[in-house]
Amino acid sequence: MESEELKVLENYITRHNLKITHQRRAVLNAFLNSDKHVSVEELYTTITETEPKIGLATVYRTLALLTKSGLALEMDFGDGQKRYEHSYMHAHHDHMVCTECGKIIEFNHPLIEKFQEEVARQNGFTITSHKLDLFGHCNDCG
Amino acid sequence: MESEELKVLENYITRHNLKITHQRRAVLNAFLNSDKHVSVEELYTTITETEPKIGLATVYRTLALLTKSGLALEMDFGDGQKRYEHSYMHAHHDHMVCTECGKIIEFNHPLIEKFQEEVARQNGFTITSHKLDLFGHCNDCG
DNA sequence: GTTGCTGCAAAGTGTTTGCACCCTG
DNA sequence: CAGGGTGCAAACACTTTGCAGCAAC
Repeated sequence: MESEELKVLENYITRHNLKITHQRRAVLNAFLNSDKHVSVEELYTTITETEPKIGLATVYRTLALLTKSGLALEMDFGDGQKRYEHSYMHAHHDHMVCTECGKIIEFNHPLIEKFQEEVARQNGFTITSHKLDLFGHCNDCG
Repeated sequence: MESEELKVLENYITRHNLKITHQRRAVLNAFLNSDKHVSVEELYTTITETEPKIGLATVYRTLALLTKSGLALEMDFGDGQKRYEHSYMHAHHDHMVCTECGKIIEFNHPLIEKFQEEVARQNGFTITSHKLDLFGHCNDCG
């Protein structure tokens, strides 16, 4: 069975005269089955279990491709590495990052977004994107 | 005349059995006279004008020291390098980053902070810090 | 004169790129 | 069978670290 996401990727690929390869499918699958907010290294480790010969560079290159095709979103939580989250059919949201266990809770608060717009307007600023991360402790970490 | 900030640094330094050096004063001064949100490279370039022999590593080490002593705050706007902003006697604020010209506007919206607390509480999450960046275009860049 | 500090160069990260060979379409 | 894709290793950009000599206390 072909996933929606694979169709999106295939569509992007054919539109750009690129090719679907074994490795690209493997990265896509690993990405779709991963937790949200995977790092490249985590993904690479997972993929090598089924695709031992794959190169790290291919994983980087494919993640860039997934980002361009609209399936993934590049994230930076300030921990020195890129993380990717699913973006196909996922609405924008912000993050609470537990600094103890690393858990990430997603949230969206319409009023926060509204006041962002307001304060931007007051400063003659036009928002194209934003990023709100709360750091602290989750339920389990007290 | 001795600045408030130099006293803060001296206080930290003597409490930790460290030493005040020529280079540390130079970095502190350059930092205090810099725009907010300076990168290490920018600071290094400025400092070499008056202190040509200083090493980049010393600038890194001194900025770490300023951060520990409470004078500087490490920032990451996702552009691949650390930036530092003044933190002594400066209240918390968030940032609007112009993706055209790089200008950074600081702001604070009490209601945004309030709703952050609210949504955190709803998720059993305790906030220790947060980071809100708006990306877009400033007045001058349309 | 101790002990911490510096400059330098080397090592470390995470990521990107050049290239010869390989595989998809 | 043409052109893009891959693995590998080297190159990168930024940051950190090891060390012998130097300077602050």
